[in-house]
Amino acid sequence: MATKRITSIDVANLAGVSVAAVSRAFTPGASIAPATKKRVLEAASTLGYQPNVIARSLNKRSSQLVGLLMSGWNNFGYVDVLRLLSERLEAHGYEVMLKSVLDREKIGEYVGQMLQYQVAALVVVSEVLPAAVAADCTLRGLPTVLVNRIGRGTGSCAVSVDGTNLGNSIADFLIERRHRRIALLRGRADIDYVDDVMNAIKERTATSGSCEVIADLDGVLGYEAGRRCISELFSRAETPDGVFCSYDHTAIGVMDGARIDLGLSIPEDLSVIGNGDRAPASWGAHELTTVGYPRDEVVEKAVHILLSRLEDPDLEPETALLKTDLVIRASTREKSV
Amino acid sequence: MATKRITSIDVANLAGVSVAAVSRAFTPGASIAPATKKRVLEAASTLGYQPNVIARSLNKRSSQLVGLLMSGWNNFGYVDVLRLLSERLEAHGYEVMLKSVLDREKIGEYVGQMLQYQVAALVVVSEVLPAAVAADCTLRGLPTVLVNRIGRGTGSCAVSVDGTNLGNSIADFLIERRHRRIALLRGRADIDYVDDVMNAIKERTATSGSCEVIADLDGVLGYEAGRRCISELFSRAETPDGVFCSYDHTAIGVMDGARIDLGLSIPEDLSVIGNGDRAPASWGAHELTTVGYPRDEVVEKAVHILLSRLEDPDLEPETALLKTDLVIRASTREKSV
DNA sequence: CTGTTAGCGCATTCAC
DNA sequence: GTGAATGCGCTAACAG
Repeated sequence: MATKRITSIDVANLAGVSVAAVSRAFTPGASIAPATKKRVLEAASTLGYQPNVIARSLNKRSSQLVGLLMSGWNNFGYVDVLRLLSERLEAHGYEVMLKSVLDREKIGEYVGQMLQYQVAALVVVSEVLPAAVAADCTLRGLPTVLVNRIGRGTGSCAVSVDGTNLGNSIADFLIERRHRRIALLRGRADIDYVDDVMNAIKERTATSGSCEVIADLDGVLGYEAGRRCISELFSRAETPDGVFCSYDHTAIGVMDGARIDLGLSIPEDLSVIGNGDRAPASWGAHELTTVGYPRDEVVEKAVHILLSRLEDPDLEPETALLKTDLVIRASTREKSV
Repeated sequence: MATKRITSIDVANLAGVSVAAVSRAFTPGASIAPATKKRVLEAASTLGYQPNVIARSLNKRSSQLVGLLMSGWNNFGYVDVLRLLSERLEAHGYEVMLKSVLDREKIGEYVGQMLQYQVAALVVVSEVLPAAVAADCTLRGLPTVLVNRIGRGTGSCAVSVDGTNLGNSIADFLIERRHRRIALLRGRADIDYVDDVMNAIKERTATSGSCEVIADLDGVLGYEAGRRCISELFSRAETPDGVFCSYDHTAIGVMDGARIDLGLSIPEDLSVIGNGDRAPASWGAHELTTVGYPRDEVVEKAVHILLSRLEDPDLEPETALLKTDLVIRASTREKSV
């Protein structure tokens, strides 16, 4: 037999007050005498009472739930983002409702389901909201923030990395170290900030006079793909002396392919740059030069954007592009000798 | 101005029926004429109506939320478990409410907060519920399943790996390949199934006559720790010829430490076995022999346990210990020559 | 500062 | 098979 659930009525009876008083005792900043508040709280704790958040949400027409739509689980260190996001949100008194994106076409449905739970806000990791869905969210006054995507033109708030700035840094780095033929390897072609990176590299090298991008391949994601790809690149007439990969694991595959399969020396014959600064990048076997991902700032910024819009729903959409730093290790040539 | 929210009343009016009919139209298996159901559904879709799950939860006194308490984010591939768990649960019509364990002492609080949301069930990843909390859950008839922990004596359901079986396999494998002095490296000392593994290795080697465990260290977790640790071990009088690490990254650190810092050959001088079969284990630079983690079966089993208890709350607690397989690569000696 | 009243949106009795 | 009434547990608006 399930123990009878205790409600505010029970607490009110025990404390000898009205249910409203109980409610007030649990509402921060409500006008209630310290004495009665104390009495209510004591009664509550002896009964083991906890307010029913569902009932509260019903008449407040809003919950303390934040919907978190997660994609790109395997890529990158986005799980860190997920963890940090959940931790920060909880610290601010919100709970997270997690949904995985299984089918990109169904993002509208996913959002709809979260809406049924009266979520107070929405975080979308590694995915862009379709324009119609984004518009619906703004209409409902639902604060929304994209993480790791920019979502240009959808009107969503976004937190991502400054791809153009990053691309310029990488290009300068490679040019300065006398590279001449660069290959660009990425997983998918349609990720906005990666586009920015790659375009910046292309433009900056093109104007250098000494260096150019000789290949820009997509569909290359992960160790195996990287390892296969570098062999393919070296079977062409024109071979690269520098490779930038959109993901560390790809870069490590490139390194192993170059060394093990092609017998090349890194960085003498080929410089390799990764992205993400995942754990293996720092390990002794590869010492990969890569791009750090500012997890903490990304999350901090995303949470900040959300909270400020929760307070003032009329704020304009905001896109924050964070700076990243190159972590220079041994997989790239020295500056000069 | 926020658009007026549409409720079952609006739909009822448009369809020319009562709110009860609307409710029935959205309740699977309710007694409603197909014709009226169709009319209601049409009205609902023209209005863009979706039932308010919060209101439903209130009078059903239960939501479709499953609380997911997550720990051990960084270790292992438990994020895969998280992803799969969320995907499977969603497939069965449940939503997941995610909470991170920041402070192990506060697990009771975390559970309490989830309870406020009337969660229908609880999943706890990489953590054990304190006995009092576990008892409270059974009292409330809240199905609970531990993942990656056994939680002996707490009465919770659990899905984990069969540590004793695994330990025996590892011991047999090492003995068969003529290892004599084994070192055991793990992160924390208090994880039940890792205890089982280590104990089994100790016992089995002890009775072999040819092989023994010469070190069992805890606090060794991750690449750096593993790399440091192997040097320390080789500064002792008695050095190991085989190492088992509770985590792949530790094992890779051991390999790099042995090769780079100590100039040893693997597997000639030292065999290394990891655990988890994380991506880097299969890469060319290490080719680590390791233990696969049956993510899919773990999740499948956990979800099954949950769903069956959601149907019949009176089922007895169940513990499922899954078998794991050794993935043999090049970091361990050949059988014989 | 406090109690009373009236819903939040829905699912469930019960009559019909 | 359907509609009218009732209440889930709580907060908000109102008097006092």
